[in-house]
Amino acid sequence: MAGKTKTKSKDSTADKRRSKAAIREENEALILRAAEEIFAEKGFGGATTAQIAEYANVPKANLHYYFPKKADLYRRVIEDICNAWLDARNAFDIHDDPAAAIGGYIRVKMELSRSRPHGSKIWASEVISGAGEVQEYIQTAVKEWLQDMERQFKIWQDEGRIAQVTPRTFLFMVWATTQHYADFESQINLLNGGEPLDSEEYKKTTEEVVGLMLRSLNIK
Amino acid sequence: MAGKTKTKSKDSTADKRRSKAAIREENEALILRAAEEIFAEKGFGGATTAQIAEYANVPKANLHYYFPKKADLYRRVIEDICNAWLDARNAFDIHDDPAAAIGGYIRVKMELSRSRPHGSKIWASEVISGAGEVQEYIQTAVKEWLQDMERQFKIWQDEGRIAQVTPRTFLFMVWATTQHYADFESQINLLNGGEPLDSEEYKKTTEEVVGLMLRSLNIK
DNA sequence: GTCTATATTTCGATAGAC
DNA sequence: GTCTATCGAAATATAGAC
Repeated sequence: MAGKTKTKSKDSTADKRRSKAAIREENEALILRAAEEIFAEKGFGGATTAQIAEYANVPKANLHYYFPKKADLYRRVIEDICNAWLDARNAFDIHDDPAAAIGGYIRVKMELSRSRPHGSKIWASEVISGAGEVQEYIQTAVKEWLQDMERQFKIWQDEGRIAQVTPRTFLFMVWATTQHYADFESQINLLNGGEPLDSEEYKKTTEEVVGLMLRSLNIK
Repeated sequence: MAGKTKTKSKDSTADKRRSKAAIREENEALILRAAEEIFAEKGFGGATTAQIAEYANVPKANLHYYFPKKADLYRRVIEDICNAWLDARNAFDIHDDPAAAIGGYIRVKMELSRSRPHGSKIWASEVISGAGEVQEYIQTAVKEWLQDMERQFKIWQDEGRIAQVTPRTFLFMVWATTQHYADFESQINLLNGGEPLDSEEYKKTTEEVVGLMLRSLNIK
């Protein structure tokens, strides 16, 4: 817990005393994790630094010591999310077979919605609010990835392996559907009698989504 | 513009002087329209009454005269949105043919995303934030509609007219995809070179979405 | 680095003249 | 019903002792 360690500088036992850099890294991580959750739930405007500090078990003043401005903290959270998403991208390039490539990508996206729902929610909030902070990322990384995908789809279409649809329309459907399981979590739970899907149900749902998507492209 | 009309009570020309009730209705509508847009962009916490008042061309004090609490205003906006969504529901019950029924519903949802994107965005923000204000609506109206749909899907499935998939998984896909075109408008525009889809492109996209969805159920 | 106390700003809400 | 001026609460941010 940040602020509880009173390590005097005289205590020179090397492995007991953490360097300032290590302390900083540790506390920043603590705050970032809390911030991701609070920002996801309340949005940038709705979240307060006091809430985030409390959730992270850090005095409010310390939060401002590490992240002077609330907006700084928010940007760092966004940055981390973008980095996590860059990984999911790569789940595509491995296979030449459309069923394996597309199915694999959908499974990765579904897994990401399960493991990092907060990231997806913050992304959605950002885009709903006009995409101010993620604009550049969309115009570069996302756009390039989309164009790569469109080229690959064109090849598959020319080979007659998938249906003739605007790739973008299909990919938007994939994004929308997979992220729905993160962003609309609370709605899904309410419709499921208040209970979240257990991992068995989620796995089954994932395979159904894959099945629907592949069939929509006439694969198999 | 509210507040600019200085109609003296002496001016008794009946058709020139609007009744207080009419004035109220008019100004409430003005404020509600502005509120829907600002809340959609900023969320409840991020929006300020000052912004809404300015956007509605109404002094801030007047906004609080019509809607004493910010939360009152928000609830009224949510209420209006729910009412609009209740209409879309009914686009299903008309046809016995699954292609016509489902296709028609998707077209209505896509049209709603086009005509009332703010409503969809506010709904999404609410659900992302834990669905506090829409919880009851989800548990009653939405749930009942979903269950009706599941019964209808079961019939079609028993008749062998659509694929054997959990109807809920399919319907979530429909919601996610159609609402994506409202909620992720700014992302879609950025990926489209900064330009929104024109009505021709949107119409084409709608038909592609319908095609993908129906094919995913093995219809046609 | 930590943390109490406080400064500063912003925002929701109201008083009171017209 | 309208609107200027303002209050009071809440939130961001900092000062300064430890």
